[in-house]
Amino acid sequence: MPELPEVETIRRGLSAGLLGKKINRLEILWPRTVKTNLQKFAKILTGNKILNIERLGKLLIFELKNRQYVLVHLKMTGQLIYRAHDKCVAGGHKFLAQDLKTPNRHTRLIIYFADKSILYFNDLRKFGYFKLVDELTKEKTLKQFSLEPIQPEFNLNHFKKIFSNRKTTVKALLLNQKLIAGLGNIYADEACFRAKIRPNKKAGDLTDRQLKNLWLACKNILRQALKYKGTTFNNFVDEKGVKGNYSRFLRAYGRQGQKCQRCRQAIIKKIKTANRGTHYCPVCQK
DNA sequence: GTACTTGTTAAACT
DNA sequence: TAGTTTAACAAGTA
Repeated sequence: MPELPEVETIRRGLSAGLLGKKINRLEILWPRTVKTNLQKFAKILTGNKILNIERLGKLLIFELKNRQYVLVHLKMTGQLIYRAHDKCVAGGHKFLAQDLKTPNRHTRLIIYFADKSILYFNDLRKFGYFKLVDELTKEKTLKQFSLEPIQPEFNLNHFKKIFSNRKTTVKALLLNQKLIAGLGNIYADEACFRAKIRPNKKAGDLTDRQLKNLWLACKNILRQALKYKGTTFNNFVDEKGVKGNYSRFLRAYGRQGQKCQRCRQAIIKKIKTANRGTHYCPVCQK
């Protein structure tokens, strides 16, 4: 489940490898991955160059020549794996990190570059997508997102405004990309745990102190997770197929039934909030 | 066979 | 109208 730190880890990794690379050929194994007319998609991409890779929230933006952009969303299980040509042997070459075979049965799209390097898009659940858009559409799409907690403009005042008078739960609000960009189910639970706030509490009911704690928690969690190249819970891997290291810092997510590591008394509970599995400590979090 | 997992969005609801 | 909630999407695991 790639959230902001995971997607940014991938963006950095891919930038190092494929900026300026020319696309020679595409192989589309699962057509519904591409949300643009397939012929148009292939025509524009073939022979084109990757000029830049940006990110907003969990969305990746590949900039091509002539103000064309490819939006890539990994959703829950998308993986972007980049192989230099000497490591591109299919069938589990010994150089392949984590024994991640490419291509595999979940490979949906392959991009072959002129220098023989290859980008694989794997996606078990087929929710991820590639979409070719012009500059106007790209700008319009990006406008739907709000600030990310790691941006300097994401100050306490901005955060308070988002929460004031909201009737929905804290959890639902943290997951709403139009209000806060980049948090997903894992980091939303972790942020609530750090701030000692129950995820199913009404957002508008938080005190000033709680708001400040939650604001700090959001920023710190994402920064720390980024430092450790993300969390691998199910199948997140970076552009080389390497897993993230943040899992060992998780205090709430996936720890239901285990003792809370902060109060050392209560057992972490799992409930459903905003239609999502939600983990919290019934003693620490008020 | 059933329940459960998640990011986003369209549709339904208040 | 706007804010909020729910179901749907898909395929694998327990």
